[in-house]
Amino acid sequence: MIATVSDIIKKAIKECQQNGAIKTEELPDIIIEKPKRDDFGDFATNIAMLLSSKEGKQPRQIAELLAKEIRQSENIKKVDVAGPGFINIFMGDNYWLNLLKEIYHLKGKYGASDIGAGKKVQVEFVSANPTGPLHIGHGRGAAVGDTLANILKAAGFEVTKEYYINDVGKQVEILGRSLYLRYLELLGKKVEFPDDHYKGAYIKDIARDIVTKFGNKYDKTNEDSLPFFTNFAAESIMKLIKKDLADFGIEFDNWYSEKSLFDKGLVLQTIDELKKREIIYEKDGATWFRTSDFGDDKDRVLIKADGEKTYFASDIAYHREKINRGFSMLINIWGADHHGYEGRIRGFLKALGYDDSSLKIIFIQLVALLRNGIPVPMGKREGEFVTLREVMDEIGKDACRFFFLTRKSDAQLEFDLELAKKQAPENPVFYVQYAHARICSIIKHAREKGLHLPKLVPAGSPTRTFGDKFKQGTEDVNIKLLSLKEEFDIIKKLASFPDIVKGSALAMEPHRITFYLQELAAMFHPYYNKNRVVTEDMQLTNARLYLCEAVRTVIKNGLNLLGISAPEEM
RNA sequence: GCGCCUGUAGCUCAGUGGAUAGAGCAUCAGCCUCCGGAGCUGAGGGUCGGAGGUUCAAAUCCUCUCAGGCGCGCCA
Repeated sequence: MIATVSDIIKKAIKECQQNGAIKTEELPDIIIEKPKRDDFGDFATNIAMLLSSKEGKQPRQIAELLAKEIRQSENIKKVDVAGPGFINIFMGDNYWLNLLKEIYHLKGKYGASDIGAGKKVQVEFVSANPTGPLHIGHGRGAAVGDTLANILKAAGFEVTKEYYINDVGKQVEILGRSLYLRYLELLGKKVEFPDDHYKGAYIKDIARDIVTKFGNKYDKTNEDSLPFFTNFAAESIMKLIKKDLADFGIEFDNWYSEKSLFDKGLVLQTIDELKKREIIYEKDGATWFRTSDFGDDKDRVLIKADGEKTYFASDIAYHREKINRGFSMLINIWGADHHGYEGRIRGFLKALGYDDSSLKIIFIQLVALLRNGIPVPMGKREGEFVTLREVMDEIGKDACRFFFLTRKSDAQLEFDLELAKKQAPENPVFYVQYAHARICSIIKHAREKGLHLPKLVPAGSPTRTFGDKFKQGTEDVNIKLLSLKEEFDIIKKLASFPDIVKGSALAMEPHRITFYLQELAAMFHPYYNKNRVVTEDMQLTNARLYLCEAVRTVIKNGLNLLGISAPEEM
């Protein structure tokens, strides 16, 4: 939409340059905004103000010259010069009405674009350690990552969603030992369960599994069987996590194992590469990477004095792999408590000579669960944390995903479970989904009165096939009967959807879609309440059904991006 | 102490350098012979944490400052 307006303005500038009215050749970026006030037009540009100093003319004077040219373009109702030198553009009615046809034709594709130009992007998210079930914080990262991936796809990027599994290291070993001890316990042995081991009930469940499957086969007093328990535990928990994610509507394209980096020798290879560049040194028996030469606060250990590699060592190998796999943009979604880690990973990329601006890290701030406004206690001990599963079971996947996206990622989120469950307009999920269901109901009602939606199929539409029994085409729907201000306001809102999707993709801010849908629903409900769609006036009814259908399409497309269902009945 | 994030209406939050800063909730006052009242209408409510600066223009950019959260491991 804005692209079209931008073309009109560019054309006007060109005209002015040709006839000598404007001399500047190097033009600033054309910024088009949608003014807050209706009387400032549908679109406004500040280009005249930006050209003012170069041209040596008053902004308003330049604006007048441009306005004169813009008025010559098609579908322009009015062009004003206002304030310090804004050019306010009012589009003609046909411009907006034609948009309804566009939506009708594009259906599920309305909102999509190709600004991503097929660039390969990787979104890595969740990547929770396989040491326990996903908690509510992981859920927020999951919702943001998955939605962002959807939005980027809609904007024409080629997206790979990936989960990095930390399946080696101390934590997984402790996990294996925890399972081993629970297993022995089940077999009636007296064990001492260390305080730093995993105490969650899920470990006992897994131990019970082993007893059922293998009996006392691994009942040894020594620890030879520990690797078995480690693997069994990690695999069992990954299964749980995968199930949680699947039920949350998320499918990853790739599960990348940290262990595989070691197996393929990539960790040592990466360290060798740093060695060759002589940015590695030995100190106190450990091997250090001179990240502080590349913007990090201090140097970091890659190989500990005991010979073990650090997590950082395998992580740089992983990031090197990502780049080698040909992604032109890497998006990492991390919990905010990992932000201290950013410097060293950027340091690594810079050390290898990569442009670290191709790495974008989105930090997800904390989620505070509330119940009727009162905080739900979330201690970290003894599995007191609330799992994603529990919340999903209580309020449903849709509400859960939506609520995670009602704030920008870098703001803390208050998540009220009771509000999320409410079937009332103060619950934003409900409010948006209800708009969709309501439109479906209106269409159904119209059908019962003999007005069929297929009648809305415009003549020549690709959905029409030979033998189509619906003889009437778009000309039967006289959309010019849509004349109310509310109707145009809604159409204009629908018109901005593709720009919202693009902006959301480029800024990597999925919450913009959530806000947009709430705003759209907030325009539709009052319109419905004030104006009857299905009346005795067939022509008007058809036109309004056509508008409703467009609203429905956009709500549905938006909800699809969020991974939330668009119910026809509620 | 250093670094990152946050600070906007009573509360929760939008607001990619633009014109008179917005929404929801809450509060108050209203609306159901009618396509889904599971909804709608209206009102009040603001030193954009504070102080400087940059410019035609700052909630937005820069510096300083105050408050809250998080991080500063040979943990992951």
